Amino acid sequence: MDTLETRELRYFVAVAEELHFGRAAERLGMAQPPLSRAIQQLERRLGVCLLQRNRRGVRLTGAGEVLLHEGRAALDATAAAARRTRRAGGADSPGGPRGRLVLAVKAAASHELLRKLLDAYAAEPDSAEIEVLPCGISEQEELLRDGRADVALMHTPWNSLAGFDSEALTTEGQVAVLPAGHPLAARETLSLADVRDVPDLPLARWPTQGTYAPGPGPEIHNQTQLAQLIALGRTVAVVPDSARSWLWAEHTAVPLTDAPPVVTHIAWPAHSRSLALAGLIRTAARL
Amino acid sequence: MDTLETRELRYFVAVAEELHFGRAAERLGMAQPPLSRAIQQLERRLGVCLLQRNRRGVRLTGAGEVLLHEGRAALDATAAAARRTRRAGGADSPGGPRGRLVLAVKAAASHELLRKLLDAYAAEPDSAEIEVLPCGISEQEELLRDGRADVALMHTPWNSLAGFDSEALTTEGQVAVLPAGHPLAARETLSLADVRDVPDLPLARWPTQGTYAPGPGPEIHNQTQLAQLIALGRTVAVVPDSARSWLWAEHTAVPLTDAPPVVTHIAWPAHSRSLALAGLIRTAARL
DNA sequence: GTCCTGTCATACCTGCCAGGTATCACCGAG
DNA sequence: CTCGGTGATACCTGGCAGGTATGACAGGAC
Repeated sequence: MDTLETRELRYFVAVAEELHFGRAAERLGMAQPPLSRAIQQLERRLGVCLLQRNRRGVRLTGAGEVLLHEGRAALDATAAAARRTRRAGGADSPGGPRGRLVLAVKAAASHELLRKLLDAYAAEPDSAEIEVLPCGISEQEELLRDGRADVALMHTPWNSLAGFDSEALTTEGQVAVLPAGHPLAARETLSLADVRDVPDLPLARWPTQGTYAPGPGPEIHNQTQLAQLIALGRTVAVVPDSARSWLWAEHTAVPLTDAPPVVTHIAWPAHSRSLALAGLIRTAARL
Repeated sequence: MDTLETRELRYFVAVAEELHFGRAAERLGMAQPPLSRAIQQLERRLGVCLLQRNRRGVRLTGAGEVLLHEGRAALDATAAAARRTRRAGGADSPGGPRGRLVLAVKAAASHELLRKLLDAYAAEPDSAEIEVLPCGISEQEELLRDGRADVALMHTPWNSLAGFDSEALTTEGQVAVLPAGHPLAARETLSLADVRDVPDLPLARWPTQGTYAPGPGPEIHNQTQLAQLIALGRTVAVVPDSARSWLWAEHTAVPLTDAPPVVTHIAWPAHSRSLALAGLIRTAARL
């Protein structure tokens, strides 16, 4: 009947993630019995069975899956409220810091665009201070959701824009990056099929949502590593056009005819109302 | 440092909405002093001044505005978690009710489409039960956010799809609905300028977000009322093509050449993961 | 079968804090 | 000046969150 408390959600999410009361309690910094009791109370209040306590471990019920998902979203929203409020604090003092904005960008992506955006925005009449927060591409959405960032430069098709407002800024093609001496490097253009089926050059794999797709290619952790592996003739990678800026002399980029185009968007939490953010978006749209 | 509690958010939102501790306390069913103290604690914990207590009333600071906005979103997300979990409860019992879905539709909009959608979905192999929740167009987004609904049929440009996933279903033009005898009713087509400037027929006004735009036309509360006023020759309205289904004999619909097209979307909370919902969306996309 | 181990639930206690009542301090209107 | 209306303070109390100790129960090893 009454509303869920943040504490209850935190407890349930911990248990649902660990699937183990003892470990969850440890993670929460508390003893196991009160945690068990809190979850029981939660189930009673919701009138729903959340966990299947088998003799030997715990499993989520359907309702539990729902609460895990929705509860995470609610906790994110709550954390975002706290963080954004703190960040806005003190913005009243006349002459004080105008609300700072945190911009999440995938490290080293959209170099040029980012530089132009920051310069253009700084030149605006009353621009806020922008803090650039470099992060992995899969973190951006989380940062925006839980309030650690206010706005992000995202790249479809890798990022999902679901749940955010966004505006498309630029579109670019993709290129295959090959070792300079490789036979394919002499071609004018390539197709995805061409680079997927090179026996001596397995396609590099990078993590999506923290896990690597199966495949023969090496697992890539960062750009420098990728650059080196390509230069050594051990792999080939498909990257957006703008990545040419960080290529080495031993690399050759060949345009791909059938790779999906990469669109850079500026994205922000839906219904964000902030003058500073609106100004940044306006500036970006004019680039 | 630590996380905001739902209770604190509820208290703050009440005070921020009422701008009056006494009334807020009454609304919350509690006494005023503990409420004052709770807000003070909240400010201390966040390290931020949220309210400007003038002698004689209360005003929001910038940080307070942020917390009001973000706090409402967090409370909505929390309420949604509770509601959707309750709704999913019992879905485990084999043969029990497969997760019910609540579909929010503007009353009387998209008749035909809705009927086709419900029929087609019911014919699917393992379809869930769909509860149709008729509501005003401005309520739909709120219902989706706070979990009272799982999916909605929305109409741009009236609804905002920001924050939701969505898929476009149909596009239609708009028509002007005039009293049958009116001179303009004889025309083949009209432009928006034509209907806006008819001296004897001021354009009907309906509420957007609960308030009426200023203007000479009558304020409309429901469709029947609108139909009657048009039939009486007192007003003219611009409505989507599909609204022809509820017109009277005394009405004439004339296509508008320059009205923005109305797109019907099926929309749902971003990142919703539910088999029943996925099935409904798939069915809708095939129509 | 009999341990032992790992798990979650129960019983019971305690200290903190949310919330209540009574009252104060302050200011503007008359 | 007094009065009404506001939010803040002082102080008390009951409920509940959380801790400790222990139980119930199921597997696995043998």
